[in-house]
Formats: sequence, structure tokens, C-alpha cells
Amino acid sequence: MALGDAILACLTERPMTGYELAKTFDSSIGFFWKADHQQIYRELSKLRDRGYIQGREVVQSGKPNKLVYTLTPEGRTALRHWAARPSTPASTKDDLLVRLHALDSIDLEPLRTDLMARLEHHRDRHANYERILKKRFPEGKAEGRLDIGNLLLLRLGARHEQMVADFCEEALAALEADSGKANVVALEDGKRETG
Amino acid sequence: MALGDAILACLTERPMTGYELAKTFDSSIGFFWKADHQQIYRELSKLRDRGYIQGREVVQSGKPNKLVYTLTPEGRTALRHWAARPSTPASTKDDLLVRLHALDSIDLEPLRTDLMARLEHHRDRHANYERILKKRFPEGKAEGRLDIGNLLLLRLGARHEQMVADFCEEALAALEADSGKANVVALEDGKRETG
DNA sequence: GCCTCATATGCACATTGACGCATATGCGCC
DNA sequence: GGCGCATATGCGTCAATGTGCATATGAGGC
Repeated sequence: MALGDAILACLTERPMTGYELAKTFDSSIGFFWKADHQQIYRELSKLRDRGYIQGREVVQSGKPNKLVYTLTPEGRTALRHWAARPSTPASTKDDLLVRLHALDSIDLEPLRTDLMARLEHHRDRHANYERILKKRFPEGKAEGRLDIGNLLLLRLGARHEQMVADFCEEALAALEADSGKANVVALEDGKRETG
Repeated sequence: MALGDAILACLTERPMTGYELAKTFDSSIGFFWKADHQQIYRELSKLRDRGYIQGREVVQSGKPNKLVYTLTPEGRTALRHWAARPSTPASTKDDLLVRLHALDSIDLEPLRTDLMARLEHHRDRHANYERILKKRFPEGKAEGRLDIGNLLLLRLGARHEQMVADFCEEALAALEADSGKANVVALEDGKRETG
């Protein structure tokens, strides 16, 4: 029940509706945990059945009524218990990497296209992290536990995206060198200019 | 069918049994794609049904007979077609990060323990990558496409583990500072000594 | 003789996840 | 007046994944 716990974690911040959670999972926490709205609504029902959250219907005009979910004391306890268990290291599962593992058996052109798309993707995400960092922590200082966690997470995210983007650049360069030259390439370790 | 394609990718190297594949998924390709033997056997059946691989029984004495699987031309084509499709960016899904997101609602002690365990875990993996890198690519040079891919992957893996290990150290330091001082902490960006 | 380990393969069940589809409404655009 | 869009919630289905269990055998330790 990992998604459920992620939802509980989100609700510690403030009560939210399924719709708001879905948007949250599309931005902040969603940077390291993807879930679409269907999944979230289903999980919310389960959590409610278990008494971890309670929903309060808010009548609206012009829009469908919404269900605002709040953590119950039981939910807080459940979250704390979950958080006290050792975490599972989590594997990457990136099919781009699988492709690189079989590099001599696949077509290079689509791979290049893919690498370029991914490069852009990770650069965008990196820029996004940096933007949020500057906005939320302009001085790089965190006050209070919640902020410490979020600052650490944002930094990790930023670095990760930077690293993967660099990787894409290197991979593209290596492929370029390989197809350009006589199928033999020297990949120099270390120092690159990351423009 | 991502696991299936990962298996096909593995079989481009050499024919293997399910048992060998399971071990491979516990080391090389398994660094970025986890799968246990049950999953692999199940997937092998599917791939065989689709004609992507064919099994050849090898009679053994002292051990159960084994089924050595080989890629068929259809399998190679399928792999190439799969590899020509754009890859999916893949989300992290690490529950440790979810915990940090709800840092003020959880117990610190188990989190610290967990962070220390993770630090060790990622350091081990990093050392492992470096070991393989030194062994397979002592001069940091790759010859041929297959090697280029694997060198890139090993470097990415090494850097990733290094980064996550650093992150664990930082997180531990930040928590230390927080619980030690008056609940206010300044996290300095950048330069740290990484042992 | 019994236990565990390594080899070797596989089924059954439950959970999780991805994807499409359904419903309801007010707002603004053309 | 119809169309798409944002808001707001949810079902159904199937693929993918995780966990536990089952089977078979020889080698080596106690």
C-alpha cells in the first residue's frame, strides 16, 4: 500500500480533494511518484474504508460538489507506522537503459531521436526544480522539519535531472563518435563542459 | 511488455536459461530493472508462445534438465521495433522520498536508521559499479557499440549511486542539525567533502 | 538418515498499475 | 446552439508485478 501512504503523506500538509491530490501528484510529490486521478480516487475509497481519512462534502454551485479528505488520528498513526518500516531501495526501470544494454541490436536513428527528446525532458524538469527552489528557498535555508525535507527533495530532484540530462548528452556524443568514426571510440572520463 | 523486451535484450548477448537470466537480472541489467525468477519464467513462456524465442532442452545429470532460450529472427525484429518506439521517462517511486515529504509527521529515529542503511546500500552499489568499470573498461575506452552502451550504463549507475549516497549523508546531517539545534537549520548549498 | 544449499522450473493468488470510458455542470468561444 | 475546457468523481478491464508455495535432485555437512 505505497500509493496510499503517499496520499496520507500529502494530506499531512492540508486537507485536499481527490482532484487536488491528482494535481499534487502531477507536480510536487509527483516528481518522484506518478499516479493518475483514477488511481487516486480508488485509493481514497480504500483509505476511507479503513478509517485513515474522512471525507467532508462541500456543496458548490457551478461545479460538482467536492469531497475534502482529512487525515484521521488513525491515519496519522498508520502513516507513522509505515514510515517506521525500512524503505525498499526501489529500482529504476527505465526502458531507455535497457535499449542501451542491447545497443548493437537496435536501430540508431530512433534511439538518437529518443535521447534528444529525453534530454529536453530532463532539462525542462531540471529548470522546473531550480525555479521552485529559487521561489521557495531563495537563500537555500530551511526552517522547520517540513521545509528541510522538501528542500532536500528538491535538491535531489534537481541533481538527478541534471545528471540524467548530462547522461543523454554523453550518450548522444558517444553514438555520434561511433557512427562517424571507424566503429571505435574513446570515451574520456570526467571533465565535460555542461553548457 | 517491458520485462519481455528486457529479456530479449539480454538474450542478444548469448542464449540463456531462465535460471541464468534470473541471475543476470540480479546483477548487470538488474541494476536498473528488477525481476525475480518467477516473473522471468512467466515472461519466457509468453515470449516462446509469441515465437520470439525458442527453447532447447539440455539434458543434465545431477541437476534438473535445463531449457536454453535463443532469440529467433522474429524476436530480434520485435526487439528492434520496441526499441524504435519512444521511451517512457519512468518515475522514481521511492518511499524514502515520500517519507521526507512528510518529515514533520513521522518519527525521526527509524528514519535515521533507514537513511544509514540506505547510505550503506548505495555505497556498496557504487563500489560494485566502480569495480566492474575497472575490470571491464580499465582504460575507460569502449570498442564497438555494445561496449559503448554498457560503459555508458555503468557510468550512469555509478554516478547515480554516488549521488543518492551523498543525498543520504546530507539528509542525515540536516536531521542531526535540526534535532540538535533550535529547530532551525541552514543547509549550505554545494561544496561538501565526499570521503 | 536428515538438513540445507545450489540448480532448475513453474503455478496460484493478490495487489498494483495503466488505460479507456462514463457522468455532471458552468463558462467562454465561435 | 454546439464545442471544448476546467472542475469533480468514479467504474471496469486487463496487463504487470509481487509473494508465497510446489517440485525435483545431487552434493556436502552433522
